[in-house]
Amino acid sequence: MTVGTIRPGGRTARIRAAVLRAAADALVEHGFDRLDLADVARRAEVGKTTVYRRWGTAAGLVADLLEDMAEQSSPRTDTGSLAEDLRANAELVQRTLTDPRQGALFRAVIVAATCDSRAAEALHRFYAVRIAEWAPCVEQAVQREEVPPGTDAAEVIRAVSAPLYYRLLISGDPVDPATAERAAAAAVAAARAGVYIR
Amino acid sequence: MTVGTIRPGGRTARIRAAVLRAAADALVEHGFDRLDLADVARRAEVGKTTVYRRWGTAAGLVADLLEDMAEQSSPRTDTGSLAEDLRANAELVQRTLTDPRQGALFRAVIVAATCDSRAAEALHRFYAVRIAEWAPCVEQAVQREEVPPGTDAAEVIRAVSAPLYYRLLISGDPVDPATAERAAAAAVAAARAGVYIR
DNA sequence: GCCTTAATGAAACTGGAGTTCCGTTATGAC
DNA sequence: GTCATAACGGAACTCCAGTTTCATTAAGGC
Repeated sequence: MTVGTIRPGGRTARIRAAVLRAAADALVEHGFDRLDLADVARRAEVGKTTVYRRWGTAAGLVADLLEDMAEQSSPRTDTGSLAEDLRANAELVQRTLTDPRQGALFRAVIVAATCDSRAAEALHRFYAVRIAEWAPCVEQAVQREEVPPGTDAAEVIRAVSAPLYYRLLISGDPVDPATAERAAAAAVAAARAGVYIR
Repeated sequence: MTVGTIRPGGRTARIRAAVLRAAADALVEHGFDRLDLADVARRAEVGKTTVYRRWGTAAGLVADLLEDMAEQSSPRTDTGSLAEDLRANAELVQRTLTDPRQGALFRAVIVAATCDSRAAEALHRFYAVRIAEWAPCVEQAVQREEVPPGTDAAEVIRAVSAPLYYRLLISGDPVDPATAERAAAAAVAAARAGVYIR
């Protein structure tokens, strides 16, 4: 139990990095439902016993991958205009979701999160970090009086992403740049109207 | 191949109904990733060979279940006010997603859709039907000049649901009535601002 | 009501995901 | 450098989801 915590040095860390990279590759190629831990072990050039012992299940492996992903932060923009900032955010999300590798990876981890509570918690932490990273855009817009005081910054950021994920996972409509632009514009319009006041 | 098309009468239809009901029950209890076709067969009091022969895989079974679900339509409201209609729609979706049975079922079929292309097509058809069912609310609002001419009705309906599904699947935040109300209000504000003009 | 055969179902079979066992490697405290 | 043991890895094993086989049931055309 809790393998890799007493001697986390050299080999253990190297194996974790190799396995997480291999897991991401496998998720991109086959998706979460066809994730084979023996295949991941082969790709990482590691014994499959090691993968089963340290991560237990496919969902456990994805949960760890998500914690690793949460640590790599991507910086937000700061254009001085809420509409421009949210548009940049929407375009970033749009490009991520339509990128062959990133898009497939995100779909896979979202599936994992709906199947396993630890993966779900890791996914929620991941998005909490991303949302918190972009929230200052809205807070600054409040101070510039672009949107009403008391506007829930996190809720505005969520509102930008929501239509893109809805198309990706639910309706199957294309996640194109026009959709991103509309999502950002809608969030700005609603925020200005005071919809997101706490 | 294509079993049940030459003699679709009595027994074949009865078995389909029993298996789909059993599949829904199993999906609610265990989720898509732990859906066992032998278990479904047992619940439906049907041979597991039959389930494997007619539906092949768990995803194929879900695809058929979704086609069955798409046929059962739920009527929209018509209050004479876009804000009220969209609010009713948001509350309907909110109640559906938080209902123990319906919520679990929807999560399961969404997962299935991200794992299998036939299930994905069935899910997209299902939502296309639901969205088309509610689009007249927006079209009538256009005629009442509540929102600008050329407003994309389907896109407004999608905008209402998107934040609810985003919370359910991505951020993990609660899908509560307040969120539903905000989602409807945001869609109205954005539509009035002309964001959804084609 | 009769007959052809579509469709079902019980039982035996198979393959591979996940586990167990135990010898080997290399971490990190001294 | 030395040593105790944390962590790894190959091989054999287990178990069950999914397949195959073939006898039984009943749909639907006449």
